[in-house]
Amino acid sequence: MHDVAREAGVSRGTISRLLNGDGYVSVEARERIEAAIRKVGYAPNATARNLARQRTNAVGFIVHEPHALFLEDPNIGAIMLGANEALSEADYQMVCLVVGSERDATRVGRYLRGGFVDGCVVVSARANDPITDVMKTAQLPVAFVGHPPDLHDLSWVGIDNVASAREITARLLATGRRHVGMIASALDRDSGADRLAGFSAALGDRFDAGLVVPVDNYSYSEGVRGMTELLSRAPHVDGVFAASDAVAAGALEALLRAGRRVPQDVGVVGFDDSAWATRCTPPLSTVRQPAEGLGRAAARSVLDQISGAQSEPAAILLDTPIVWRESA
Amino acid sequence: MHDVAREAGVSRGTISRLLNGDGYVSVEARERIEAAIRKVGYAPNATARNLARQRTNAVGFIVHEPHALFLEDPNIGAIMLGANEALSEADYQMVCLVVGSERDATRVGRYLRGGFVDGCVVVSARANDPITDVMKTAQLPVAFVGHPPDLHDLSWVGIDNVASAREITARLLATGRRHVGMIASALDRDSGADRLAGFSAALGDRFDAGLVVPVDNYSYSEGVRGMTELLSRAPHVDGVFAASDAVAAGALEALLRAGRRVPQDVGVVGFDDSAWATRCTPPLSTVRQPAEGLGRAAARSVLDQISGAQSEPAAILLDTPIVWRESA
DNA sequence: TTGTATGCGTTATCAA
DNA sequence: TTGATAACGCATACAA
Repeated sequence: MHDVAREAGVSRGTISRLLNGDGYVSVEARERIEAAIRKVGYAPNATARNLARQRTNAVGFIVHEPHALFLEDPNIGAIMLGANEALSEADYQMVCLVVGSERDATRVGRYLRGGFVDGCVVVSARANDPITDVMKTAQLPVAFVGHPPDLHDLSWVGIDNVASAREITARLLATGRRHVGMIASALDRDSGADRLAGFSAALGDRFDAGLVVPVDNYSYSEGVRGMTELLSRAPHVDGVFAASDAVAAGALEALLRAGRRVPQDVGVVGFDDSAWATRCTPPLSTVRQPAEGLGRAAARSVLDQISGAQSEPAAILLDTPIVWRESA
Repeated sequence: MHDVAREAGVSRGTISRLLNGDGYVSVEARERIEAAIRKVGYAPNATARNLARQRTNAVGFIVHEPHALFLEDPNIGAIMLGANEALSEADYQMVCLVVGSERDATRVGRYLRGGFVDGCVVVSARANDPITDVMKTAQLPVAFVGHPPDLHDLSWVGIDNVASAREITARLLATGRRHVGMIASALDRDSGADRLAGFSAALGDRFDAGLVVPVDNYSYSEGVRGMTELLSRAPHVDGVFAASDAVAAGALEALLRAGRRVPQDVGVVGFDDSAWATRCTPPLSTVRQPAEGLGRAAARSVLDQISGAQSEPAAILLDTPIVWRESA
């Protein structure tokens, strides 16, 4: 910048004003500066600018997932793109930080506390998450996607897992199924626990805990395993609610192997309306989860907190329409 | 930090030395400082530290993809996790920046030029990519994953797409196929163009350009479309090389719909050995792409450039074993 | 409209 | 082993 100032014959203050669009720069000064910038190949230093302004114009996107899950879960990418869209429109930079180890967690914590970003979106936090702790103490504008059990007084966006699970289970029952099971997962998080609660609520008296098979994660292979287990526990099962489309796809495979026809012998419903849903044979009846919308909403909430437009923590629930296809 | 200094009765210099592990801090000073830090709730400011040290201890991970593709491509996530692993071990923060629009590109360019990161890994750059331009002029340590056609004098890691495509095509031919087609994609990038070249090389005289169907991207739905097109062009086709597993999975679906048996009537091979490969029925014979390894190698290259251990641009090729399953 | 001076929160150099 | 003090590169209040 020094070089530019000398080259253009103006003070550094004037350059700064031009670059920040403060107005109050004469046309000739502007032209000389712009020429000088090109000549010198000047690029403003983001770090210095951030330090001086006491803000970065960047928002973190924290994804805390064990490796396999991050790759497996189609929602995370969509949430991220939604967030990036909203931030980009406001000219904020999304910086995505992935936490895959203890070491990552402490390093990311340092960065967040250190004014590296002006706020952040957190996906897939769980109970007692160190990152949640950081957010609580750091006073950083933040919005969670989904809410870990121990989240209080912080904004979050999500869906009504209980209601949507109950609703799709009810639809499944309405097709005349008598013995309906569930392949459940992530019971330590709201998504998992609430879907089970909704399932149970829909069944009422008919709920049989023996027909609920918990699996390790929302994956295809766990779906195969879960359905196989369910079939061995209850060969007469004629309906299944899988906790995600990937799991449902796995269940379909297991049913095929076992010689059951879908939906004639067994009705299957999933959750997410991810790409899985239409790839399966038959295509899945499922709950549409508005992943991009969640990302956008979370990002907007953070931006509103930064600008002061939102001062109180808020919970935002997005709609989850049911998409009925051929698997039930 | 000022508060901590007052509280502990030492100078800020001493605190800095303690925090940076420079040694030369007495035990009592250390204890007083640590107590003061806890009491005040002090967290070092990353921005100021970066400015003073003239480096950030962060490496960018730039992904430049149209939205759909980012979600569709299973490799990107794996590459990212591999890079994060290597960076984390070296105590570097990976900051992932996604470029989804013109606006994103210029903003990210500014950040990169502005000393926001010490180096960066770039995935899926294409010809005339503005980000590639930034890297060229910014003198930033960088490693590309794959090499766009106009890449010179910059480090990259990748695989030998020509050789691996030729090899798997040869294996396919060895099963006795006579009319072998290809569903190709991304012909404007090395991955796409080279795979086509390898395919052509394996066929030699028998290569028939009419049996090559280009599709828009590496997706399942494009696979369905491509295979349908290929069948209509050449009903007698008995072998297909799909440019990715997702495409191969789509091809399988199209073949099923058309009443062809795989591998009896038509042999199908893919590329990537992604999760698709084992989910399909039948499971795919394919080329294993070491995605995590690519990410790790790229990150290491960047770290070596930062530390000065690597001064000349280098190209690193990773092995791509063939995984033979049941689809051919 | 422009220049000057001070501050942003660290690190690093140099004496002490 | 420690404490002053000068960078780091920019923004900004104030004076001109």
